[in-house]
Amino acid sequence: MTPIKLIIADDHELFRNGLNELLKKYDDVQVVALVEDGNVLFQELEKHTDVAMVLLDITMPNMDGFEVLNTLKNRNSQVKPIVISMHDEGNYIASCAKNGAYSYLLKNTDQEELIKTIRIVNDGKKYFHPQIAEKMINYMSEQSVSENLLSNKEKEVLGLIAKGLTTKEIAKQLFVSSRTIETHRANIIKKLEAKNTAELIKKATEINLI
Amino acid sequence: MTPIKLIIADDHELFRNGLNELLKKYDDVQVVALVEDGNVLFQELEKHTDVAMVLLDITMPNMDGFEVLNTLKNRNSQVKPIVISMHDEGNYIASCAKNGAYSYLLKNTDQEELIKTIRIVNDGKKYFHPQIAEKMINYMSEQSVSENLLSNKEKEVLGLIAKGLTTKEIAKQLFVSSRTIETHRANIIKKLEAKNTAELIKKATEINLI
DNA sequence: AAAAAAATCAGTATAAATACGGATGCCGTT
DNA sequence: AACGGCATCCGTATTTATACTGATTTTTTT
Repeated sequence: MTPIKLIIADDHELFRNGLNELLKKYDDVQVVALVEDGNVLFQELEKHTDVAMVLLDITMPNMDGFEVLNTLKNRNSQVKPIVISMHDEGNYIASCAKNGAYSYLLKNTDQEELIKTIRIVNDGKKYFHPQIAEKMINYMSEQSVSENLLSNKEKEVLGLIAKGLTTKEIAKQLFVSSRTIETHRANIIKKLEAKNTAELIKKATEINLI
Repeated sequence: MTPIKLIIADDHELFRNGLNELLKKYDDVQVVALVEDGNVLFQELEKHTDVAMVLLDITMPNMDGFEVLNTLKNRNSQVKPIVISMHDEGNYIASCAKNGAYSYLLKNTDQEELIKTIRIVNDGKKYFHPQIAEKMINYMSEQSVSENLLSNKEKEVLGLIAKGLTTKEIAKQLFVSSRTIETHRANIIKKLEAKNTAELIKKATEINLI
């Protein structure tokens, strides 16, 4: 059986080397390179075309983890990224998941969990620990501030705007004047501090209003 | 210790009753009502103010599970919804998570898993089985079709539109004529099959282009 | 080398959105 | 009874966006 080839990307040398030593214990895993940022990572990836995955830190100089995830995704790379981060905020986790991370581990994870994750990911499956998934889902369903920001009518109008209806069409559908809808729209834009409808829709989706 | 009070909402009577019988075995769980749709659910919730959670089916007549989730969220209800569905599509799972579901179970889940989930949720924690979380994350990170749909320039322009910049502002920033940006915008809208910018931004965020 | 796609620019006309300024009646809270 | 938030409506003017029909050049793909 050929070992799982991987690269460790982290700007902290001690952590990088420690992880490397730690993984030597496992015969089915082979670390082919240790790199300190995203740029060097992609250089190494060109040399080693058979790398299966990357253990990826988020906070790195030059080219950070998020950029690496994005680049891998855009290049349609077969390399599977496992994020190893010290941040356990839903924000970070959701972004990584969205950008193609196969797993998200905290730096205080024990090695059993790490090797388990590596093996699962090597089978092409994504694996997020229930506690990590919980944090992400909590973040996704957050609506705290936005909860009572908009009135019910405003929420309704916002939904129709996002559907691509024009002011006139919305007015017709809600049996009110176009003026009313225009005012609603203006108020919604003001409340979400957007410049125009485009930004409004973006902000609204960000805080789960749509 | 007071038992965990819950309501079962499912339009299939057999399933409803079966679940009820099944839960009788557990002393710490008490089913206070069986309902066939969302409307009846809310009637029952008014009668029983001490209900801790709802086992909720998605596909129901009159008022379906998604609407129930939304309504609970909008009312800031303390009732914790656990979705029990037969659909294991990431689409469904992500929507439920986003709308405040505390868990998502498949109808073929074994009872060990069910009672475990009920107890976890009763402690106020959300719990998504790794396999369910995996499906959701796969969906979230999906970009297959959209991957090469837009050119790089178009992606760039789209990003600036979403930021709230007008055509003129974008043109200035990219050192091209307003005409160019107008064309780009029109092409992007066409490619994403949107009616206008508002819907464009919504669709673009849905498929992770922004 | 030929074909396809991407990026650039244009005219003309209409439709829609935004920015100002107002206004009224309703409803719930203080 | 007074107040603020909400939903409703209006005028005027300007700015933006959209629809339609084009075009050229460069780059990429076949």
